[in-house]
Amino acid sequence: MADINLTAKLADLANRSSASGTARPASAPEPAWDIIELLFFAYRDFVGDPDEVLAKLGFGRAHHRVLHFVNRNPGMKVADLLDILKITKQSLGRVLKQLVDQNYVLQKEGANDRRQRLLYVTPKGEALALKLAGLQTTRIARALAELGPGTHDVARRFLTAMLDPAGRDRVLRLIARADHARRPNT
Amino acid sequence: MADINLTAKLADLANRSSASGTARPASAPEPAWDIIELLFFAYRDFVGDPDEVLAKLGFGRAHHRVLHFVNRNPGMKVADLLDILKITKQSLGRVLKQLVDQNYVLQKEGANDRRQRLLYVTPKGEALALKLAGLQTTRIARALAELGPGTHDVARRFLTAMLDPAGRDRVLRLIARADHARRPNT
DNA sequence: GATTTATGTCAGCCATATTGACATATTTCG
DNA sequence: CGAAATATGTCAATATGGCTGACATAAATC
Repeated sequence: MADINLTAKLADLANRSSASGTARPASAPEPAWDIIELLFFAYRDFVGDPDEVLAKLGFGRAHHRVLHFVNRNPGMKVADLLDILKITKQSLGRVLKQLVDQNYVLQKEGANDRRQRLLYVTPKGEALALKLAGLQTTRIARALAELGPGTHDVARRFLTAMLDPAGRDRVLRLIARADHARRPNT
Repeated sequence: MADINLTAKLADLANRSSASGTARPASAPEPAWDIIELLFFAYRDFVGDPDEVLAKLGFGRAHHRVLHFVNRNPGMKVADLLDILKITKQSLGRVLKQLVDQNYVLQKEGANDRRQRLLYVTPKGEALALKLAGLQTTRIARALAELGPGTHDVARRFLTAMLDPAGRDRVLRLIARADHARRPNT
């Protein structure tokens, strides 16, 4: 009940138009303070669960990101990973080396192109990736269960709409392709 | 059209149960890959807009967070800010000092308790805070406009539900109080 | 007057990111 | 074939933004 009241109150506050005399130019719309701050806190909590597990292993978020995308896209090239993460190969280098050295990720020479080092998770790596994804899924499932059925779809469409329109299709294709790729046993 | 098709395809993929033979234990639910990855990319884009502006000023995300919360909660104590950001005072110190030195934030001695250094944005600071919030609001408004009316409320409830239940009321109170605090002219 | 509180600061460490330059192996193209 | 482009890795230096621990100061509180 407390939640519901607070949420309603918040909605009320955010929807009413400003009557103040702040310096905000009349041309600009009222900032969406509620969504801005909720996104900040929600994202922090969202990555907080994995962070705890990772910290015990001596890993950080960088390791999580690498492990996540390699698990989701087995056989991906190093260049693909750099492109997704939008970091430099020097930054990736250290993190990837640790994951390889500790047997979470392995690199195979490309069959066609032997310059490539295709990336795969080991069983150990998959287990960790699934553990971390499980934590986040638990949070998501709880959230979606709190709201009505059909919320999964709305949430997905909201988050999709928040993406840069320019890169949107690329992201959606990445997600869809990863869903495909992992269906057959490798 | 491309978007809609891809979104529908994505929904289809995510909702169908796994038929693969991966190492995921039967007890665990299927990871919500779509929400996990969309949240990652959406959040990145969301903070990407401010990042560009900040970079030109020689600031980073840390400065943004400080400026944002001081703007939203004028007169807040340093201790309050530390508590919201969940960082140490040493980390805050550097960033805050730069904002104060460059006249984005000012500190006033507390009227009751003269040990306190209450934090306020200057007009310059408010202008920047509003500029950054404006960029994010534009993205949010675009997203909400793409989806139907009433989506603002669903998005807010979804993000609220994603918060740690333990700290949820605290976050909602913070947001609601900030909305109040800035109504009257200071 | 002693203790606690609010804040600031010094010193050093760590993780993760950056740029630029260069090395190696391999593929591709003229 | 040989040159150029590509995929990857690595060395060195630098920046940001976190962290811990120790200590200092001023003011409030007991």
